[in-house]
Amino acid sequence: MSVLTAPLPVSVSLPEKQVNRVRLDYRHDRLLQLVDECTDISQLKQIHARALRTTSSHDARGLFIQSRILHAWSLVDAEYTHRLFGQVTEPNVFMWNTLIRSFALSRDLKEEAISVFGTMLEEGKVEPDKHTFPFVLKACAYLFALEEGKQLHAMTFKLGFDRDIYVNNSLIHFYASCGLLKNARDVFERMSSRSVVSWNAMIGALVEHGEFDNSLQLFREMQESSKPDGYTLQSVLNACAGLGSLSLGMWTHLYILKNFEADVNDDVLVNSSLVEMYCKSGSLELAEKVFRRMPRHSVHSWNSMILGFAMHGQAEATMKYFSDMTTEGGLVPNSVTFVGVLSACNHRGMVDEGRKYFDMMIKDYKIDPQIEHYGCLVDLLARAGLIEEALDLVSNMSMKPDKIIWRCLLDACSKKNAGIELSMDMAVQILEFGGEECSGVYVLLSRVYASAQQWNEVGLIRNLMMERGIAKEPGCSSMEINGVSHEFFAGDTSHPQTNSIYQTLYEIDEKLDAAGYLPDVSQAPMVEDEACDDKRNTLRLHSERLAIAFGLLNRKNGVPIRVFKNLRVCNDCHQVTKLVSRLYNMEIIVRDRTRFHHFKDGLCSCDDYW
DNA sequence: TTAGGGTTAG
Repeated sequence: MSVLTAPLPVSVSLPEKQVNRVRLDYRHDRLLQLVDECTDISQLKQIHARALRTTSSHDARGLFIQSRILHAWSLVDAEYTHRLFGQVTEPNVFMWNTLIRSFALSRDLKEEAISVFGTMLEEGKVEPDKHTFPFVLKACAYLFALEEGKQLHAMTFKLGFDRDIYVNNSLIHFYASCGLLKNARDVFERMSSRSVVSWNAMIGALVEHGEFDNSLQLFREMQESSKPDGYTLQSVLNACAGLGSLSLGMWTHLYILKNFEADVNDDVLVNSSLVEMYCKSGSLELAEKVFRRMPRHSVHSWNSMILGFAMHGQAEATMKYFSDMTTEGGLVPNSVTFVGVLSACNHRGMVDEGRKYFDMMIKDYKIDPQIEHYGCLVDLLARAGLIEEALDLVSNMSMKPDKIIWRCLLDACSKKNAGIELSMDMAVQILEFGGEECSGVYVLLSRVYASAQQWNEVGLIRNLMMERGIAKEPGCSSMEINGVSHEFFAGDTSHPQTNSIYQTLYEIDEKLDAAGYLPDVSQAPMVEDEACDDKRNTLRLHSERLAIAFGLLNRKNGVPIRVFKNLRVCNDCHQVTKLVSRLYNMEIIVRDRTRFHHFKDGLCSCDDYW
């Protein structure tokens, strides 16, 4: 039945005057009910038309109904909401808030949310209320509009909303999104009462900024006052994944199983986080177990498996999951799926497959490649020595290359001896971006010169770095033994077992020498003018090697050595780790920021990546 | 009388 033909019953027992009033009220209530129940735009249009005929914005009740209709439109179309708003002579605060929210939630009109708020203040007819702030702050968080957000914060004090829990939660999110973790924490600490969302916003912010230990500490504190929910668990699992700590991750899994009902235990996002945590902590078996036990799968959960296997260089399994997702799962892959598949190809140097999936994504699935997809393919081609083809691809991209892409190219140039001129071009492109990557660029450039035996230039770059105060990022590796994390920096002597570690390092070297190992001194170019043995010493003291020596000291039969390395794996370390896996008959698993490298019997699962 | 806060993976 059409909403316009719904019967309106009439009371016959009341006097004429009263009947009219009752009928009018009834129409209002009926309209409100219809707005609530409205499920599509054509219904909304009919209700709107009826409201225009039967209500007036000059009386409070009419304005109320129009507010609700404006609100209904605000969920559909921000620009149309703006037009409707323009026709209201005296919009109330609810209507202003509705318009601001509509812009804040829109795809690309978020700036309008802030500007409408400005107009609201300028006109001065209506004062913002406690609902206004979360909407504007959301837009500020998205746009990184730091100054505007800070002004809003000041205004909350002036208007007395500084104790409102919603406003404060929005402020935490806003500050964290702008990178001001300290301000976010200040807001959080000053809150007199907190909801589960407050805790989640703060824990999530810490995880987002890589402060995994602190986020877990806050999670512990949270349990004294609030019951965690699915959002909390996702953040906590992300923190475990970030730390790469399998024992902590397993503890969290057990905690979830023991403390939550099916609504959380069967939640597809919580389970996807579990899958990701297990993949990132090195246990693909447990990840698969969780995945198989999930009551239902989404594109997200399939992607977690695809990305997880890709991360481990298990390209065949990645592709099997890709194919099962479409057949068994009946789902359509999205752009993230293809990041997974392409990065598996990249990890294993599968050039033809990489090209095939890239084309499939565009032609069969009509997905426009994003910078990440180009990044995978460019890296794959460049590492395979197809630098011309990689450059062609870059020049045909619909967007400007980012510094990650230039960095991949420079990396490949430095390994494939692609020529000093070309490498310099790349370096200039990266340095134009500025930021933290600079030290890496200088190091790569010095490697280019080192492999060309141009030691003078290597020295010049080193001096340039010193003049410009650019410090080489220190390498750092960590390793977990019996649930305790041990951290090593390059040349570190602070570990309590340092003596034994160094003794083991020299034992390893003896074995390496006997096996004919030749150190790749171009990987230690910053000591180019010192004796060759010092270069070798620099290589020997790389954090990955310290961690592996420590792992060998504490090894257990049948248990692989697991190293978590923060920086890119150095090529010399890669060769050494391979040899150590053969000489000591040990399986070694090294995780860097984005990938796992499995070493066994002198081979690495992703040798083609190098 | 209306409504508001925290996430989507790479």
